[in-house]
Amino acid sequence: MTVRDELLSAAARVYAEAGYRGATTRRIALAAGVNEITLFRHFGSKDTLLREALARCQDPHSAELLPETPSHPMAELLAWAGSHITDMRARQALIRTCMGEFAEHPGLFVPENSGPVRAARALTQYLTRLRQRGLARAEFDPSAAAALLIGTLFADAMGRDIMPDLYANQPEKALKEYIALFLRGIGADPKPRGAAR
Amino acid sequence: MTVRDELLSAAARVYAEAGYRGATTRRIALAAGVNEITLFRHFGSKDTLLREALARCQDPHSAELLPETPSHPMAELLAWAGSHITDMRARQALIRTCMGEFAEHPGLFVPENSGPVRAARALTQYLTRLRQRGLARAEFDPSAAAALLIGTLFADAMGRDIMPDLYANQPEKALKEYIALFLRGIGADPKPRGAAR
DNA sequence: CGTTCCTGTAAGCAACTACTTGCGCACTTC
DNA sequence: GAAGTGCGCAAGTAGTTGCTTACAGGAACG
Repeated sequence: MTVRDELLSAAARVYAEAGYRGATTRRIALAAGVNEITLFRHFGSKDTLLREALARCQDPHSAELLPETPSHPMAELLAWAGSHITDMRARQALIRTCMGEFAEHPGLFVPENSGPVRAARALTQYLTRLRQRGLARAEFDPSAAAALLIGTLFADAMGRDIMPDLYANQPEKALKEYIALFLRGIGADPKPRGAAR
Repeated sequence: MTVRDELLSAAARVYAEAGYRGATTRRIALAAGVNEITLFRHFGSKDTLLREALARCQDPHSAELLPETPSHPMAELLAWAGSHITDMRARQALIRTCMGEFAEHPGLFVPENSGPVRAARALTQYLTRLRQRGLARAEFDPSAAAALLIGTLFADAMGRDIMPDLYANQPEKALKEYIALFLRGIGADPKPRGAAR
């Protein structure tokens, strides 16, 4: 790993746990194991470094994909939502900090490409197909339903450790409950009668 | 309003939009319209002031209450969730900042008394009664269902302005959709057949 | 009138911030 | 062997931070 990459990853790490003001150039340089002057030689300013570091954090998403054509909603949604919520939990600190500082530093975080927004797009599409294929009620609004499920997963991932009272169930059990309630809500019976084909 | 109250409210305001590090004593004093020295005379330190200011922000909750005995779930939940989400939107900046800085300053924010946790407790109770009275399916888990609905409302209140793509519907329409999906999910038919009594 | 309480003003403290300049050392490339 | 490149080290800039000390004015109350 080059010094440059070391600095970028350290910047993201320190920013996630200390915020913009707390991510001082000294602290970032220390975390990267390089001299503070080297930081300025590579990026010129703290702002440039953080901008680049956070931009790099947004792309990689090895999350599970929803199938083009739905067939077993329960299994498909469980796997997808599970990988999605796991991903969010891993980025929890960064996401929380970005949210908290969005009003003050809007440019650092690009909501359009964020995990939740992309997930919601994929889910809306999936739900629309589900409806088209008659696997769900016709009356519900896919985008509102997507917002409901994504919001539930997001809040769980962000709030479970802070508010244990609110999240009494184990993570996996909670996820199953969410999906079951959700599928019932959109009129896709969680218990398939006989194998579809 | 006494100088002391002026300082407390200014502290909460400045903290909400600038965070702990950004809420400098000079800035708070300026916002309160008093001298910076007066701040120290009253509270001794920045930390004491912020702690007191944020503690005061947590109590007041004039939110609508859920009825002791459920009778019209759709109407009752709509009114309750509406007032709850409105309240959260009003405190959006403060909540976001608290969340973002919770890891760094845990003492400033007491999750047990926070709006969402109290709301979840009330909702869990309401749902349990709903089930007991046979107004909903017997198989769902009230606490998981409460986490689902609260999470949905929380994410909507926090994310709607940041991620307009995710929240395509108007706030009120979205809320109706959420509640309808939710009631279907727990097996409480959103369309009551004939007036209950 | 005198005392006490609350507030403002002036000045300053040490510590930390982002960022700069200048020098030297080790390595690679020609 | 010369030239460049990438990095660390020492020192220092001006500005901001939380917080302090010393002094003065004005209002309330005895």
